[in-house]
Amino acid sequence: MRILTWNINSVRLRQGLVLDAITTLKPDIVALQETKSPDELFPFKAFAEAGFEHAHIHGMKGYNGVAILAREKFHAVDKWDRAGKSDCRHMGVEVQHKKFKKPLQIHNLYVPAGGDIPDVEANEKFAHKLRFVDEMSDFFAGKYARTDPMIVLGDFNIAPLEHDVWSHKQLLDVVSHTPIEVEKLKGMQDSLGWIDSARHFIPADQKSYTWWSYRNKDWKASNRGRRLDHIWVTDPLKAHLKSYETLPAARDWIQTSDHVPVVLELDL
DNA sequence: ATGGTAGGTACCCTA
Repeated sequence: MRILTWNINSVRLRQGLVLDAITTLKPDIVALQETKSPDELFPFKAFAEAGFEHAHIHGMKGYNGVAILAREKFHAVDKWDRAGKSDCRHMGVEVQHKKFKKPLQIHNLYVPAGGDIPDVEANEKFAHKLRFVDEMSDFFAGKYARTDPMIVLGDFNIAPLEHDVWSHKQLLDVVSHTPIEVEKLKGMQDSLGWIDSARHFIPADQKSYTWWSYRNKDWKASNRGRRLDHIWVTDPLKAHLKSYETLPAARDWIQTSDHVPVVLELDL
């Protein structure tokens, strides 16, 4: 089973690039963030024609939005409001698999970016981001057990480890890598003992990124990346982890996203 | 220290 996550920053503008990523990476399940499309305008027909006939979509006009597409039928569990807003940032589905008694839970998250100022007093968007992550910790701990087969993935907008950013020292005060965010994300990780699949395969002392800003003249030359996108799994899936890959080549595609596709393969 | 780019929408917001 191959599962892809990609913040595509407008699904209507970049539906062709999503199809290209599908062709290259051959996923069975696709999770998208920042679709920026109301549900009635979501281009699900294009995906159905590419073999992704099953969809759970949760979008709004202009901002945010998440979606899960799959080749096989699944059960759409829910879409949740988070941190006091109805802004389309969290959905869950479940997939039946013969290896597990309980269905495999897949949660797709688009954590708020949090604005520019890393101060909860001065910046309500930063406070909202921290509340959102805290709420996710409570949600997972309250609703599920560590023995449940689960995946949580998406754009978490936090790069937790030193080598998840191009310069740990220079980014300590930059929203996405501040100690308070890293601590909150650690809390979410502890909620169910989530395993960070990227770091299962890539040693912690090795740089690994999923995002490069649009504001760099030459993203590849400067290589000021951050690892903002994640795929975490619970313990029952640990023995089934097969490979992890990103597609940095997609960062050079014409009119592309500032995030790149991330794929986890499970031996399922 | 600053400003750089992108998308959606409606003349500004968010990232």
